[in-house]
Amino acid sequence: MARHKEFDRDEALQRAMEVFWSRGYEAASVGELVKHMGINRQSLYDTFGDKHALYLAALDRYREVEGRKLFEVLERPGPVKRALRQLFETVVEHSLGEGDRRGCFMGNATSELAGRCRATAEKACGQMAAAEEALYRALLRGKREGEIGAGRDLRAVARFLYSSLQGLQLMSKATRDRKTLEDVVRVTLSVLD
Amino acid sequence: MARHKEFDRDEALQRAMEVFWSRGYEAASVGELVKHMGINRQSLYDTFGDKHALYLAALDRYREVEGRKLFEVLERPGPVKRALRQLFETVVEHSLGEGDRRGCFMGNATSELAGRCRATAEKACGQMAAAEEALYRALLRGKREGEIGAGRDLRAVARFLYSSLQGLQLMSKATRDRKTLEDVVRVTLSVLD
DNA sequence: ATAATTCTTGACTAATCGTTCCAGAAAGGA
DNA sequence: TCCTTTCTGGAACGATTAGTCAAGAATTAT
Repeated sequence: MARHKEFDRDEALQRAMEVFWSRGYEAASVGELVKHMGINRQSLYDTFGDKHALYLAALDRYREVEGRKLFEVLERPGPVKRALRQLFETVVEHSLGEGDRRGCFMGNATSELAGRCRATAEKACGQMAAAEEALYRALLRGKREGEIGAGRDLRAVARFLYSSLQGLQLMSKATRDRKTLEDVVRVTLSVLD
Repeated sequence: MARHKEFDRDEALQRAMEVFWSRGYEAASVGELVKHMGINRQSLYDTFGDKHALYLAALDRYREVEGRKLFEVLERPGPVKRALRQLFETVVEHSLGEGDRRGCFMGNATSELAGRCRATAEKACGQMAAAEEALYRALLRGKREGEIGAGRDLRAVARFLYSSLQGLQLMSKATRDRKTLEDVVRVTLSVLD
């Protein structure tokens, strides 16, 4: 009956995510998106609706792909404190790398749009809850294995860690001073002792 | 010889700051700025140059006025820990207020522009250094007065506190759940014990 | 082959963007 | 009063924006 799609939807979405990630919502033009996605302008509108819907889809993809990638270190066996240190150091190393400092896409979206776009705020809340949960599970395991003291409010600590991760990524957009970022990480992780 | 300016430059700049603060750089149009500033379009260009220069001037004003306002609690006599708690709780209360959640203007600027605008990154660095210094002075006083243990790297703690403040303000853009924000504050301040 | 469907292409809206220009009103000093 | 300067308002600039339309090429199933 009909012709098939000639491009891979997920791949195009991934490319769109990269544009939104490094440019933000407002500054990313549809022309730019079309170019980087490697698809036709019309295909973009046919497949994703409009710019805003594409942005929300990109946020979903970020959470599913990049979020999972970042937090999976917490699922691996071994000391939880070490895993958390690795998580934070991954962020630092990535920030100090040669690429452009685009921070956390979800954090950027929160900063730019969450205050005036309900859908974005909900995505940000969802990501926050998922990350909090991943951190909480890791902390629970640490408690169970005697690595973390029993008297702690682990829910609060998980929320704190997510907030710190966001603060760190924001700071890494302003400075490339390794010492500064490592100071932040060191003190942050000291709450686990 | 000539006519006087009929508007107050600082007042107009304050208004411009408010627009940029709640809308961001890209989403704030010159028309919107003109309207809220209460001055003529031409006067805006005559007085501030262009939109980007106005934005940078607004960042300067934010640091001088709002930054000073927020951190002055640290200069007041009394226990340093209590002052720090007040600082963080001010942020939480402000976030939970009825107004729109615009977060920290400097944080927003960092997130939106620091990655691709050198001038913005420098302003963000400057603000960061100033805040770090204010926090560091407070911590030093706490140490001198025996409130804070002697073995701590206070420079690192000051950096950590600024990062946490930014993380907190970002989270407050996504959620209005008081418990979540207070969890973050409580754990953050626990590093001082 | 034929018909149905989709992809591709580029031109095309209508609106908005930041910015500039211009003419007239207002206000100060001489 | 007269000259100079600035403020004001609106019109206009060219560029860019998000989004649409239409026509032809390509690919499928019948």
